[in-house]
Amino acid sequence: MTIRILLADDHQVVRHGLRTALQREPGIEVLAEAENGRAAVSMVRNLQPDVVLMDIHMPDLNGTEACRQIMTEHPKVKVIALSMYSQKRYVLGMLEAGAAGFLLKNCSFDELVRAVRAVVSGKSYLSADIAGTVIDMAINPIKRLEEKTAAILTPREREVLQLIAEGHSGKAIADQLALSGRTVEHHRSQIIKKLNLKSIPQLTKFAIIEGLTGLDD
Amino acid sequence: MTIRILLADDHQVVRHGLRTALQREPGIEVLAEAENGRAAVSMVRNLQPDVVLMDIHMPDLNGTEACRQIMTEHPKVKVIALSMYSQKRYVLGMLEAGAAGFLLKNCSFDELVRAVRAVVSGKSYLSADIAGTVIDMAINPIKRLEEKTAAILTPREREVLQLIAEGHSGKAIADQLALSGRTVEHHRSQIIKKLNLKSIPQLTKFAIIEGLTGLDD
DNA sequence: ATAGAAATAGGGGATTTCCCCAATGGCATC
DNA sequence: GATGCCATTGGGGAAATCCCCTATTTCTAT
Repeated sequence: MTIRILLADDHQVVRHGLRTALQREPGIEVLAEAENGRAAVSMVRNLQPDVVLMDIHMPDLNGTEACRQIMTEHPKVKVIALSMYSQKRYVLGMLEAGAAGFLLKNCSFDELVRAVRAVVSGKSYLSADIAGTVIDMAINPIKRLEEKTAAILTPREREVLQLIAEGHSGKAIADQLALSGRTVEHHRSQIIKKLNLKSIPQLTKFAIIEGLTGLDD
Repeated sequence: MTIRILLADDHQVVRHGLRTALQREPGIEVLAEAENGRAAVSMVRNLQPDVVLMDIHMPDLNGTEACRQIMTEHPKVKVIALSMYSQKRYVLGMLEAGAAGFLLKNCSFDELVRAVRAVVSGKSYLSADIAGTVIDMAINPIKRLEEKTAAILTPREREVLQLIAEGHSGKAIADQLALSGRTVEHHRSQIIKKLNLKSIPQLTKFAIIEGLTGLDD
């Protein structure tokens, strides 16, 4: 039975390379590629892959939020996070969002394949470097709580927060999410109220700290 | 005559993917992979590749420095920068270091191959997105120098920029600097125009990169 | 079953920001 | 010393955002 994979990464050459390499593996098929989280969510709906290889840093809708949405709609789909960083908040966010695996991008290709086969057979898979972080968090649940203090926002709010911090206007966000401008405004003010912020620059910094957006345009 | 390539990128899966994909191209051979700039420099010495595909962000010795050293020792080797970011300072740094090409990681694989063949035949190759930046710098050689230190802004503008990025409203800035609100607004729009930004979040990120403000409030 | 939270959307009015244009004063080059 | 560049200071009007409300639906938890 072939394992059907969806690739989600914002870098075309990375996707192409992964696809080429994965397709040489027996029993693995790459169904499609998504260049952001939103595309990934809708592709999962249409294609019903077995596994999603999900980069965390993506424009529009990041990997964590995308994972959360996918797991809500399709609990059987296995998401493997593929990140450059092993920071606690990324790992924690992804695992809470329901990811079955977490790999660093500097893992070997063999390890990636192992991870894919592991999650398909119902197991979880963590990069060795990640395992330590996870154990650490399991041992110190106090830190875990603190980590979450920053996560009082609802999924929708975080989604809007990311778009704001990426520089999109209220109108553009409304169009993209198919909402009325009013709703977007409401989310914006909720975010600012909840986080006790006073300006868009502060909101932007928060989003950067939370890894919802980067310093690059 | 086969084109002999060295891959330099700190992410193993990315290297593996690129290698697999490139090796399917006729006339292209991947000699080796380097996981940081220092390894790349020594591998160039030993293997004498025709082309180095060089990521900019690498531990130990970054792509720009590695490129500089390679060009000093082996002027005939062609280096193609492969970066996630199109920020002016990266582009400028790489081109000054002697890179023959600059690609963004979200370029297509076809474009990557085109770039490889172009530099081998003595031409330069720039991603479309990069070309604009380079032309811009070529046209304004005055700005070019200042761009490196990011000092195209007047002192007053930098002052205002910092205050904006710290989250102060136009009115608050006007009060603090004893100006009319209009003047502050004008400075803001000048800043945004000069830096070719499109939003306050982007302006905030620029200020952070420039060290004008921190991520902590 | 009911209470609460999340997501959706709107009204109205104050405030802020955006974009084109104008006046002053300094400082250099010619 | 005239010319011109440009930093700094402003204005007016259009657009967007912010802030005070209310309201419906859905989902979850008690």
